[in-house]
Amino acid sequence: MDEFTFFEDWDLQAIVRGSSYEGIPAVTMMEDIPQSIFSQFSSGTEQDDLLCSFPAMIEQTTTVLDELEELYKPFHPVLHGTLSTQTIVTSTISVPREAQESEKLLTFQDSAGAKCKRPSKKKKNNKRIVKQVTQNNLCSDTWAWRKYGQKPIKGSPYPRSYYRCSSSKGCSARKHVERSCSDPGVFIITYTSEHNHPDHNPTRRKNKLKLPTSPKRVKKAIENCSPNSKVIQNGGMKKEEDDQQLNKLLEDGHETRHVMPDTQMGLDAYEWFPSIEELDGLLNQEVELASDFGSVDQIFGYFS
DNA sequence: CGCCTTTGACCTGCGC
DNA sequence: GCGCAGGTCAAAGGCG
Repeated sequence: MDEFTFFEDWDLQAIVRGSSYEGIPAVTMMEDIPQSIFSQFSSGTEQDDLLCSFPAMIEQTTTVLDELEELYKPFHPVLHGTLSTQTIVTSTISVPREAQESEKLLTFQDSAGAKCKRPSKKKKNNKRIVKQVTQNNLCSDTWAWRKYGQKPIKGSPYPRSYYRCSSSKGCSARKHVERSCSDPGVFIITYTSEHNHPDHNPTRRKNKLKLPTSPKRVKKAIENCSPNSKVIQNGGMKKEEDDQQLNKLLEDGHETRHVMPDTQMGLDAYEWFPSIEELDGLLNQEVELASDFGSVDQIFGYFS
């Protein structure tokens, strides 16, 4: 099981306990992780080491799913009643603010495989949501983002790109995107701050329909996320692999322009996931859905 | 023309 | 206090 699948499974926790975050739903707090799950991986070391061992949990996700099943049960009626479908599907992990501000809790394995021992550059109101997506879903959120910076990250062959929300002036929402060091096909998106405006703003472009904006821009973006970029030159993916990924992204970009008629989405979304197995299955099928309709996020955009 | 990306410079917080 | 690294700014140029 790869890292992405692990996080997808981990998201079941987020789904079950998900809370709204102004368009970025399904927030999971680290302290919500049941001690019984931690205990499977902990050998009595400090919490630092425990969080660092997340990647090691990947191999044991099957047993974790049993735990998640238990967690899911009490919320089953909720899923059938009140939670939004977007909350159900969105792949999201968050790091609690308390954890960010506490050096002990923030230590975890970052995408570069390096230990991040120091707390983030915190500003107040510094919620962070970490989301791992494949290239298929790279453009799947519904906000318009404007790139304002790019930096090489120590220990990673890939640079990190910084975006701020351009859907509304004065919106403080930000995100940064970087390639996973272990799996270049996976992009790690970290959202910080919150949107101060509703999702739908007709005066601004929306990524869900407009991205990739053009093949040239997509090509540049891919190039800048590769070790071949001007920023980072040391090692990494071969050029032909970049080309393959570019071609794939271009295909996906074409797909995202497909419009799903409202009438086709008129089913009761709450009947989609009657059990944890189906929910898990659906998460694993997200890529397939994305190729058909653009992305799951995009699909649920039609509900809102 | 408006919005976007690029990119070097600058700012800020942390560890030593 | 200094150096490092992450994060942000802003000017310049490109794209649609």
